[in-house]
Amino acid sequence: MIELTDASADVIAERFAALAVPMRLRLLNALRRGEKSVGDLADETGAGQANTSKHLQLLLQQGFIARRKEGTTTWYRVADPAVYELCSLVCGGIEEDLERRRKLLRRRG
Amino acid sequence: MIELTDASADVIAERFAALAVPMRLRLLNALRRGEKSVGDLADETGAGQANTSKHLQLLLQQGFIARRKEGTTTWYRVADPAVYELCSLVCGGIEEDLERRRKLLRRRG
DNA sequence: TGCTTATATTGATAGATAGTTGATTAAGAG
DNA sequence: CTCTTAATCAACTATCTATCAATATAAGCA
Repeated sequence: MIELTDASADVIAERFAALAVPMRLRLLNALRRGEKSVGDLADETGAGQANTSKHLQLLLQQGFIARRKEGTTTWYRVADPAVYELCSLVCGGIEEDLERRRKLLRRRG
Repeated sequence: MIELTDASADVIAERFAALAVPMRLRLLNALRRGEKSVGDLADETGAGQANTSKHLQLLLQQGFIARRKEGTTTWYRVADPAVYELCSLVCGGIEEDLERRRKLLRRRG
């Protein structure tokens, strides 16, 4: 972590916040294997179209994804592969967390 | 990112959410160089005591930090160094984001 | 027993935002 | 021009949570 001023804490927090919503993680997961349209993504995630569009724009604004317009459809794709590294790191933490909990259970049981 | 079920998206999102609050990032930053008490951390971050305690407990619950009680004071420390890697990755993204914006400005200007 | 200090907890409030609904823009097809 | 389809925008609601104030717990000391 870089030296943390109040301003940079805000920026970093905002970036984490973009990944702190299950729906947006599902969108990123759906984009793993290539470009998809808003409609595709709405179908795949089971979310409403307006909602899907809004989430995509937030991820776009944060630079995690990019888009390309073709006629009336908009194609979204992953722009920053680091997002998957982030998720892997977090998942590693979750593994450790589960392990800790298992140990606690064993100790108590 | 692991294969994403609805349940795991929730867990991962929750973990990101723990890092999505500026105050908690400041706490983690303050803990970079060793153990500190709740009071120390409240002073250093300028937050109220109750608020500080609550944030610390959330970070504790997520496994990012650990604690040790000594008399009436509680000493907190970082338990999962991955948190700093996460921040670095996110900061990298921020660098790219800034670069993108600079390019846009040049293109427009 | 009180008294003090350090944390934790509880209750209340204000602000943010995910999701829904309905309107609007925009691009083809007939 | 009209109809359809795709996406975005705007307004609203409901939920969540960061923060604060007040209280409670708990340890150490007089």
